[in-house]
Amino acid sequence: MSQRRFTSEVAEWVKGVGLRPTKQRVALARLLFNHGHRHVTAEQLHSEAKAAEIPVSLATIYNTLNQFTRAGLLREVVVEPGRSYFDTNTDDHHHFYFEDSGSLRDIPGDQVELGNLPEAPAGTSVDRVDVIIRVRENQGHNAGRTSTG
Amino acid sequence: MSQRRFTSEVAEWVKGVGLRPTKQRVALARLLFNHGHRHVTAEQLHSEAKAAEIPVSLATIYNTLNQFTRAGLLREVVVEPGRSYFDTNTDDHHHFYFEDSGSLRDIPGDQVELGNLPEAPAGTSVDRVDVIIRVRENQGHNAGRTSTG
DNA sequence: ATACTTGCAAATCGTTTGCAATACC
DNA sequence: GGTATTGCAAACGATTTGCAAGTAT
Repeated sequence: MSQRRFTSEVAEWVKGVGLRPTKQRVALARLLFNHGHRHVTAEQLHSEAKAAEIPVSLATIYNTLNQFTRAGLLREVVVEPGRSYFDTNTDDHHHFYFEDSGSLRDIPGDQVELGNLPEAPAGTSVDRVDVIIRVRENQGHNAGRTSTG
Repeated sequence: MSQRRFTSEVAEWVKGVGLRPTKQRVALARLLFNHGHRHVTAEQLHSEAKAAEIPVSLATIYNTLNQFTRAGLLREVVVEPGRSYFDTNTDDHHHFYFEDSGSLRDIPGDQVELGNLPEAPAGTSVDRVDVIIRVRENQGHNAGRTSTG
């Protein structure tokens, strides 16, 4: 997951997952993957693209994000009805969700011990395990609690 | 969380959380809470209500589900963009999510060991921790895997 | 040249809301 | 009677889709 600075490099990469390296796909890939790990919504990426003078429609943003997700380049994280993020980190990891701001923060996979998980129901296999720790700003005192109690 | 079979009992219960025990609220409460723990969508509940000859609009279903959730009678679980369930089990517990059928199954809280959780970021407190184990039917062989690997 | 992509606008889905009519206390 | 609630339909935000025009191989 090192950064791919050059357009040609990104183009190869996109091609590598079976997608035509079109102008918008390559441009979006650069926006997404050249700035470290990110959590973006479709709207956010659209704004960024506009700011970066990349002509791309919102529909194409959605299509591209979905294609990238199917290709394994992104992972979708749903936190609330009507709020879903695309995470450029596809490694095994989890999330803090800040209920006040609506933002996400990665938690490295090894920082959560998931011991003793129940077996997948008969006839099924585990696709992935999502852990979302929902936190909110404590207006009063009692800072730094760590467990749900 | 024992079952409340009688309308008057349910009415008291609804009143107890600060909501007027109207005909539709009480009827919906009975549908929701008299059949063991359930995971329902608004649409599902609406269909059930119609089937049960309970005249209630979809808008009221949504309002009621949200009020019940705020009152702590229900817990909302978002599994995919555009698919959220209301869970009548508000105890500390987790979920299997069947990606093929789109359905949920409870996992008792004590069946998941969440060891060593990272501290809540400074200035925040943990509201709750959601664990969703996403499983899918294995079309091939390799039945009964248990971990993501 | 041909198949894949894009962009637009319309369509769709799930959900919320304004407001007049109605039900509860 | 007065306030909370309902229902309808319209509004809404997020996402998808049909189709004509454009682009990559």
